[in-house]
Amino acid sequence: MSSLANRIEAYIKRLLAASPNSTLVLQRKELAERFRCVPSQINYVLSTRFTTELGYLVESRRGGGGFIRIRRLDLNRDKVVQIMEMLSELNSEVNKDEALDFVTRLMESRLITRRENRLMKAVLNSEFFDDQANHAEMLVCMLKVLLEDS
Amino acid sequence: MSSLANRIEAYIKRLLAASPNSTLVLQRKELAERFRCVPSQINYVLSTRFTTELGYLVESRRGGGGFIRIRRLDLNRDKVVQIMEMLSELNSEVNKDEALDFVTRLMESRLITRRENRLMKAVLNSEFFDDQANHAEMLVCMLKVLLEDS
DNA sequence: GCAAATTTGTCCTTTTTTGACTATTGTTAT
DNA sequence: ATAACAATAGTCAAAAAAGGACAAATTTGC
Repeated sequence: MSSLANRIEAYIKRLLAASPNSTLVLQRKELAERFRCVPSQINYVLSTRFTTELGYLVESRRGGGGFIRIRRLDLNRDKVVQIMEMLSELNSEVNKDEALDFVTRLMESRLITRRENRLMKAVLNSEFFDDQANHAEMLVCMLKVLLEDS
Repeated sequence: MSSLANRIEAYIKRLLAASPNSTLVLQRKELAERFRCVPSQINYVLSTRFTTELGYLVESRRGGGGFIRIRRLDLNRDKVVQIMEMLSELNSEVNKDEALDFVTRLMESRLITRRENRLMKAVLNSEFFDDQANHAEMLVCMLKVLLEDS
């Protein structure tokens, strides 16, 4: 028995597929009314089926005229594969030097520009990260942006 | 969807883009009539979307023949250098929102790309800076990299 | 039967819209 | 010149219109 969440998921995917630019803008309230459910059900569906990991980008805005924008990231397959492979290599503990080397490799693979390379390194080198040593997290944060690029 | 405020914003930006000197003079009442809204809605749009932080200058005059003049101030490299110098001096005076607005300006003035814009915002938005709150320093750090480039 | 997934409800935050009241400037009649 | 009046724009706060977070309740799949 197809659950409500499944049906909402299917509905959104159908609309996305029909959208020329893989982007969909809708209203939570409206969608909830269509499926006769509470609005927070929509959040549940979005947070379980339209995550970044699954290749979706969800943005929203509150207030009058508020909306939810869902984008399917039609990524250049090769790029995704490359970055994923590179990522999975160093997903555990990454220190600063490894993070910097990784950025260099991204540039050498032409996945980022020279400017982006320098920008990322400047961030990683900044004093903020010297003690905290959360270079890996910052790196992933920046990589997500690159993955979002259609 | 697109709220009234968004539509008014878009309308003004369209007129601004079409204006040779990036300046626009209009009347609040007239604009309100065009969009069939209360005049103060115009003030709302101006104060949320055409702020100094976002690079706009708004002047006005009341009374008969009153008007509102909106000017877009484009950034160039020299100005950014100046701003950076100011920034690095008055470090703690810049909060996150101001930093984000500035990045938006950089992009609209074509000094950085869309990707760089997103990258920088991701960094500024990252949880690392939430408590430390030295957004200005990070911003300057990133700007230096971008400006030393040709 | 239990754990995971789903569904619902409640309270909260953000953004927009509206309206009443105020302030300023230009125009006109005296 | 001045007083009234008309024509603008500004301020501010309340109400309305979204969406978010999170946890309790319920259902489903092993």
